[in-house]
Amino acid sequence: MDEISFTPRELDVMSILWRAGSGTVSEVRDALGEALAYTSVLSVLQTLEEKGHVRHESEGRAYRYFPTVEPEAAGDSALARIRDAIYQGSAEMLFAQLVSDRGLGRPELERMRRMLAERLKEEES
Amino acid sequence: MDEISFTPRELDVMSILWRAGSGTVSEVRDALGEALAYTSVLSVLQTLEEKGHVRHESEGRAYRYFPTVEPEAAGDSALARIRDAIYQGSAEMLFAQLVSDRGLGRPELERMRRMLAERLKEEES
DNA sequence: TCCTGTCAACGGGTTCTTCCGTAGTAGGTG
DNA sequence: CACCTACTACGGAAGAACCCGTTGACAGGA
Repeated sequence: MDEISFTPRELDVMSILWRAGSGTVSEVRDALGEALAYTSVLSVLQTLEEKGHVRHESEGRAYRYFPTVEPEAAGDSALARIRDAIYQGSAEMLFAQLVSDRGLGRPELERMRRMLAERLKEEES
Repeated sequence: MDEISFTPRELDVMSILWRAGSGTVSEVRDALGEALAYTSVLSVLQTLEEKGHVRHESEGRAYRYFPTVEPEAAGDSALARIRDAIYQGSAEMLFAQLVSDRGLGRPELERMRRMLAERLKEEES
């Protein structure tokens, strides 16, 4: 249990790195919704590196940053926190909320059903 | 879209209020895992009240605090943030992660399947 | 009456977060 | 060389979050 957590701004940046695989300061800055100063983005990246969530390599004169944390690990931590704090520890209740989303269409729901079936079959062992 | 969000400590406190329905400062303090000073807990509650997430009524000499936000609403906001930032907007990927949890037993998984089936039937309309 | 215990209000210290300006470095160009 | 540009390092301001001590109000008991 590594207790992964990010501040809102850090999450914005990590999200971009996960999506793209890596990024220079400028790339992250461009991908960011809000217009931040170059040095602001750099600061966030440096903080993330200090905390061990990203690393960098030199690329020409610039640094290229890579996430060192898998999104799945971050997701696990985040979901566990939500499950415990908001759904009183019940994955089922969280699940119910997820499934009740009106925005979900039939195809997604079908695929979810398939995943669940796979998982249940696997449970046999 | 009300953009509900809590700091970690605020979430601890809200969690207790949701669980119990309401609470005085002392009750929340006792229910809290960590040992905080009375006034620390009071501060959190006052901040939450300022932000409109709880309200209070007098009970004897003390205040009793009630959540004014439903956990479902907070859950929606939190799940949407995770979905967008960590799972690139895909509810399915989030779902896959949820289902892959080794801690889930057959009974939970069965109930999830039932919920999903209900939801799918409902989708017919 | 006086003391003790419980309570909310207030203020303040410390750290974290967010954002950016400035300074310094190094490469390329005229 | 002088100059411009793209980059990182550093420091710091402003505000949020976190935690608590002190104060004053009030009730109940000795």
